[in-house]
Amino acid sequence: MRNPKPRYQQLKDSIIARISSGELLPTDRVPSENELVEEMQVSRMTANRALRELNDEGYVERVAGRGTFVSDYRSRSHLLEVHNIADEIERRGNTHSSLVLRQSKQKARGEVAKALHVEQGTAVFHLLLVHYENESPIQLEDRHVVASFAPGCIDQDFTAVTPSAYLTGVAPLQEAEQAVRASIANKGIRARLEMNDDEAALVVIRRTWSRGRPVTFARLHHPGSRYELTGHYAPPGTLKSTSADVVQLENIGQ
Amino acid sequence: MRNPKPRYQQLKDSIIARISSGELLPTDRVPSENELVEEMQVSRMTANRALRELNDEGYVERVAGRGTFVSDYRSRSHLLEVHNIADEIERRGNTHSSLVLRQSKQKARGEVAKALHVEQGTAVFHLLLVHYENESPIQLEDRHVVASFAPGCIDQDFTAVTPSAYLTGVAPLQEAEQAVRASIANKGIRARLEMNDDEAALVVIRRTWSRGRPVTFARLHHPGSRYELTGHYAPPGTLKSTSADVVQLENIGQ
DNA sequence: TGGTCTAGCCTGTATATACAACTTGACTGG
DNA sequence: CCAGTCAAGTTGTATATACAGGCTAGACCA
Repeated sequence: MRNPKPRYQQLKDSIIARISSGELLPTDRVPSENELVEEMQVSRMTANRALRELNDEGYVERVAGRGTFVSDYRSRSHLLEVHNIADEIERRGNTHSSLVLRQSKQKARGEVAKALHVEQGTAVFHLLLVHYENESPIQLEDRHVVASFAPGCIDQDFTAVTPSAYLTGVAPLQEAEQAVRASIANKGIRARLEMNDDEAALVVIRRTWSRGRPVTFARLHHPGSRYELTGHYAPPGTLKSTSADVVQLENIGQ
Repeated sequence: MRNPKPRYQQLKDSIIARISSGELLPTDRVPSENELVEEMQVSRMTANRALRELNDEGYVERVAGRGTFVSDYRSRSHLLEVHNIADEIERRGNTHSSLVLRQSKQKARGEVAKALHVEQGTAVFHLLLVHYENESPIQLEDRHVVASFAPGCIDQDFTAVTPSAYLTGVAPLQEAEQAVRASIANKGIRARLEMNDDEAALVVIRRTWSRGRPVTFARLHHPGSRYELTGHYAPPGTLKSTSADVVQLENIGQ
C-alpha cells in the first residue's frame, strides 16, 4: 500500500464509510455522479466507475433517471443472500406459522456473552420459537440478541414478523458467520420438532454483525428427515435453466 | 431484449463463449485490449471494461505488462470457492491421507444415471474412498464420474491427488449444486468413519457441471461430532480481522 | 381541474486521448 | 559472456466529451 489508492477506490471507500457509519441509511440518496465531480474533483467517468462498482457489489442501487440509493439490505442479493425461514417456506408454496415459546430479557452469560462479544451481564433478549411449514415443525430457533441493537424486541409480535426479518430492519446486516452441524438433538428439542428418536438434527449456528459488532447469535435446529440446505453455484452471467431438480437457496441471513 | 446488448457485454459474451466451448483453455492468453480494439472495432476503454469485468467475475486473470489469461479454475476464488478436503485439512495444519476402497468402471443405473443426466448403461466410474485427518477418518467419499469426461480416472492414484483435485484439472468446474443433510448413517458407513451408534452424520450431496453437462455426483459422509461446515460472509472490501474464532471455509468444489 | 408536455437531471454507454507502471525480450557495450 | 539499458507491448488509471434514454416536477394548456 505504498502507492496511494486509485481515485475511484478512494471514492468508493469514502461512500462505504458513510454507509457503515450510519451517516447514509438504506434508501438514502447517494450523491450523483455530477455532484461527486464537483465535491471530489474527479471526472464523471471516475465517479461513474466508483458508483457502478458499488452497485455491482450490492452497496447501492442505481436507477437511470432517478439517482443512486443505499441498498436496502433486505434485497442485497449480491452481498449477502438474505435468508428468512418464512420467505423460504413461502417460496416453496407452503404456509409459514410460528409459536413463540420464550421472549425475555436476560443478562448475557458464558457462551452467549462470548459469542456476542459483550461483557458478562450485558442485557440481551432471548427468543425461543418454533417455525412450522404447513403445521409441521421445521425449525426450532434459539436466539440471543444484543439488547442495545433492538430495544423494541421485547414487544415485537414474532408470529407476524420473524426475528430474522425484524432484525434485518433494525440492524443492517453486514457480516455473517455460520456453522452447519449434524447431531442428535436432546429430548426436548426432538419433541418440539416432532422428531423420531433415531432422527438426526441439522443444526445451523449463526452469528451476524452490524456496524462492526455482533448483533445476534442463533442456534437453529431442523429435523434431518424433513429439511436440507441446498445451494446452487453458477458463474455470474450464466443464465440458469430453472430445472425442477434445482432448488436455489442460500441459507444466509440473520 | 429488444435493444441490442451494450458493446462491452457483447465482448464479454463472446469471450465467455470461447472459454465455455473450450476454444480458450485455462492459462491460455486472451486477446489484449489493443487486439480487441482492432478485431472488434471498439475503443480501448470498452475493451478494457469487458476484460476488467471478466477479471472481477473470475473468468480471466490480468497481469499488467503481460496480458490477460483464462483463469485456472483451481484458483477462481471469485467464481466458485474451490473446495478440496485435502486442502481444507492442510489449511488446518493437519495431515491428510486417504484409503481407496473402490475404483471401478460401471454402467450408470437409476439414481446415478438420473443425477448425471445420462442414459442408463452409460459408462461411469465409481469411486469410494475414506479421507483421514491425522489418522482419524473425516469423510467417506462415494462418487460417480461420467467416464467420457475423465478417461484416465481408472488409472489415477487417488491417494496422491484427491478426486476433486483431479477432476478440477480435467474438467473445468463451471457450476455446482449441493445439498446438506443430517442423517443417521448405516452401519457400514459408521464403521468406516469410526462413528458411535448414536452419532449423526453430516452428508453433503454434490453435483458439478462442466461445459454445460453434469460431470460428477458425490455423496460425502462426515462424522457429526468431528466435522462441521463453516462459512463466513462479508461484503467485498471489508477486510476481516482474522480472529481465531472465525473459520473461513466455503465448502464448494467437486 | 385535470391532462399533457417539456426542461432538466439522472444514469448508461461509447470514444479518443493521455500518462504511469509493469514485463519481456532484444540490443548494446564492456 | 554477462550485465545493463532500452523499446515495445501490456494493463491500470484518469479525463473530457458526446449522445441515448429514463424519470420527474413543474409549466402550460384545454
